[in-house]
Amino acid sequence: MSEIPKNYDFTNSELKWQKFWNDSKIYESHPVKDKPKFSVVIPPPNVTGILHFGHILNNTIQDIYCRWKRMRGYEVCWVPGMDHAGIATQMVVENELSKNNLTKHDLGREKFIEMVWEWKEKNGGTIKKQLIKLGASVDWSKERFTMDEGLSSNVRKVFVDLYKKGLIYRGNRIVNWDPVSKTAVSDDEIYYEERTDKLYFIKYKLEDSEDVLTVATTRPETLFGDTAVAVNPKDKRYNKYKNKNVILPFLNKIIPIIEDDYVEIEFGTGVLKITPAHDINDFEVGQRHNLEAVTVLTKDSKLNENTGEFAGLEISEARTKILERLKELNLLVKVEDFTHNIAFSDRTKAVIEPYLSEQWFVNMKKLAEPAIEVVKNGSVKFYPERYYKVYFHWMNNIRDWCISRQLWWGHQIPIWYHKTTGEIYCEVNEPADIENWNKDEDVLDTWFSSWLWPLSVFGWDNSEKDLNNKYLNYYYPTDFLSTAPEIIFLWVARMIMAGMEYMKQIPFKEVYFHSTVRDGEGVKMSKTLGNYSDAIELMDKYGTDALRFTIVYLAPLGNDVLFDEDKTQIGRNFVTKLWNAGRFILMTQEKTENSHIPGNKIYEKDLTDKWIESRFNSALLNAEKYLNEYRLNEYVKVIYNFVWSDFCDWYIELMKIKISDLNSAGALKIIDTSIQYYENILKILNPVIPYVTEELWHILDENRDNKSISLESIISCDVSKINPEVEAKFEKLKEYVTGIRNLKSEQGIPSSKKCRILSYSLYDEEINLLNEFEEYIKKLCNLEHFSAINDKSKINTDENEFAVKVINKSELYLSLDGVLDKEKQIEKAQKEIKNLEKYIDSLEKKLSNETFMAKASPDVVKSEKQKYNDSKEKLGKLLSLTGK
RNA sequence: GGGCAGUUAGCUCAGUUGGUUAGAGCGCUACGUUGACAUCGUAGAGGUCAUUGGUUCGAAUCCAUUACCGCCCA
Repeated sequence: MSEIPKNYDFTNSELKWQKFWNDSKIYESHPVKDKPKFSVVIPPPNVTGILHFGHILNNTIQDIYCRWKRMRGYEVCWVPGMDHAGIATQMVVENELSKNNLTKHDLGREKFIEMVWEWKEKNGGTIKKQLIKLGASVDWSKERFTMDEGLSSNVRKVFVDLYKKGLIYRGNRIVNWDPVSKTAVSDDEIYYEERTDKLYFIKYKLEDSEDVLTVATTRPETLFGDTAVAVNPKDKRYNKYKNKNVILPFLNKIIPIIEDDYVEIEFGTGVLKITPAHDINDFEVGQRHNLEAVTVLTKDSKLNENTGEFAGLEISEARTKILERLKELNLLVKVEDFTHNIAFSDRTKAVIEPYLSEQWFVNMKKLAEPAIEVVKNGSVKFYPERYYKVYFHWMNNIRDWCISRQLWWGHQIPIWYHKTTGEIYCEVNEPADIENWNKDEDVLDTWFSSWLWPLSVFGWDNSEKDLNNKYLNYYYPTDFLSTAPEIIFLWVARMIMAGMEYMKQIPFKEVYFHSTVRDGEGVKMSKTLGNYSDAIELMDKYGTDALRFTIVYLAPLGNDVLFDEDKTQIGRNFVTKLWNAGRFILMTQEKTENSHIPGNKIYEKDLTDKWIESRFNSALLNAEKYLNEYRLNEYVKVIYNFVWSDFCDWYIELMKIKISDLNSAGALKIIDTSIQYYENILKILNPVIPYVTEELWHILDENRDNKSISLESIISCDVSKINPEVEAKFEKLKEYVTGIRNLKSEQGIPSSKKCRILSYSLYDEEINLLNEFEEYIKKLCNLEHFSAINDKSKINTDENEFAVKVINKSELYLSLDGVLDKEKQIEKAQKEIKNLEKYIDSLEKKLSNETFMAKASPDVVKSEKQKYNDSKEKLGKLLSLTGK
């Protein structure tokens, strides 16, 4: 065997195993009769996207479950793919065009779309390579793109179907207009930020008197679209104006004064201008009062022909001019600072204009009903549970879904308008006499294809073919979905609706909403904020396994992850520890190959063997339990602690002592056992850190070419091996060892100095234990002599100097040759006595409390009494040792 | 404004049906390079469990209140 280096070379290892996993296609899945399956669809990342921490977390989580289930004997199918991301992708290409001073209109629709496809083929899907780097065990043969032919025809089919069912309609609505990308965006694609603006107070004269009403508005430029002013019916100040009219400045148009509860009496002057075409609330007021909606802005946020002398101006310019003119007309009363929330477009960061336009909508009420039901009845489960509330709240107040987008890149709406009759034609394929029709220009919201994702990726066709689709029948519904909480409405809820509408079945059984990854200060990581570590850089610097491990270790269910680069050390250090434990075991094994070990003598398990067996099975039990509860960080911590604290710190250290003579009976057996444990550890860890475990598993046995640890099975937990008595006994051993080390350290004795210790106890049990482990204690504490006795007279405290400590039920005497630091020892002991007295005091109070004795359970009383007696005994010892 | 979470060591967090002298990792301090590992080992210091009140024999844990941070919706 060749020399194993001290550190794991992840760079070469990762390249090697990526190539092996993908070339050998070991993660391709096919339906296998009677074999349980585990299917997962990836939340398709944006084709323009690059891997960020959210992706790393999300995909590592999915990979953990896929790998674990695969090693538990399931036919695992994890389907990857990408999303065409309408606005984002179109913008990337438009930005490239603008470098040459071109717009998409210069190219025309067809040519432009061609260009987007070219871009997609050439530059899109960086993230795909990055998923490979992440080690995701996806089935690449099933990769899909939301604009693939099958997926696109599904989009058209569903549109036509819903249209014919009357669930899709066209209507005039206020939409969130993004004036930069010139499209409507959904409520979920905007964000709000607080801004300080001005509140302008403008006089509107009454039609038939000298009175004026003063309205307060942040948007004076929309006054041309006012079709009423409104007051609250409860507002006594304005009752007298009921049924009167005011005159709109500039246009001198007569508009009514209406009464509506919506108006806040306290806000501004209590008089509100109503502009139904440019404000969602005003639109609703307008509907209630049958007001006309007058548009005053163009699609690129300029004032339109309804604004008289101001037509053609940009909003800000127009506002300045309008205010000047109002001042001249003496209609501007005052201006105040005003802080409010303004909507911005996620994609373009432009200020969103509420805009009245003709759009396509899906009526959601009916689709929502079954989707509410399946979550209510537990068919679909959410983790963490609090998302149930979020889901139900949204679903019960669901609003219609605006699905049209004024973009070119995407699925064009399958609607044609007859050039002469205006008749509407809605079919999957174009009309035969296409020359007589105009196709609707708009495309569909990207989510209109993603909501079909779990159906489409398995070849769903919405036809009779589905009955014989073995993939759909085998893999649908999927078992697990892991996704970001912010798309619970955009995506998760809608997939449930689509699944129920088209398969009459849920799309997935369990949904895990993963943590949001934030920076060290708790701010959400984002490119625009610049608080963004490059994930790929970190993978190159620390290793992919280290990053995967760290991010899962830091991600508790339901909480955010506060991540910064330094923390990646947690994972890297763990990987190094694991590597070196293996290195030691293998180096030891190698030595035995050249030694003259007598035949396999029978080796009887001692306490350490039973202890590690117990610890291992308990770690396995808990790891699996936490996985089932979606407590990923706990799962990782259980293994981390087992490997580091139990296996490395104690088991291996004790093993070194046990096999210090390689020719001793059982040495071979002990080494062999340690290798078995180590191999099991590698398997349990493979789901989290696939690369290093694969590497080590191959180093462990050189005859594993063309095999992968990820296809091995994980050993099942043997609960009968979990033994609390054994663990308690071993804990005592640990207490003695750490106690003695502590005693040495307190006395300032370097651990390298060999010492002599006598232990005195009245209890045979303690003495036997200590004698049994004399060798271990001597080695672990670096003692030249250690013995446990029950005859105190043999300890000559008059002639010798000792440092003394009480551990468990023994008194330990450390021989010192005139270097005893008495002060320090007394100081220590007194501190201990003080704590103990306080403790005993509280126990005494408890035990003398009659109601406690009467009401507490007998078990509790018994254990409190035990604690009391033990503490009392220890206190006695401490006092007698320091009392002199 | 409505809803939902959270507040435990310097930092990040465990503490799941009420019974521990409240734990871990990182950081900090001291010592250490004995043939797995200094990306390490050994030991140590460090907490009125946000506030106030209540329920209980007993509260970090249950209830209520306040304060403060965060998220979602309008």
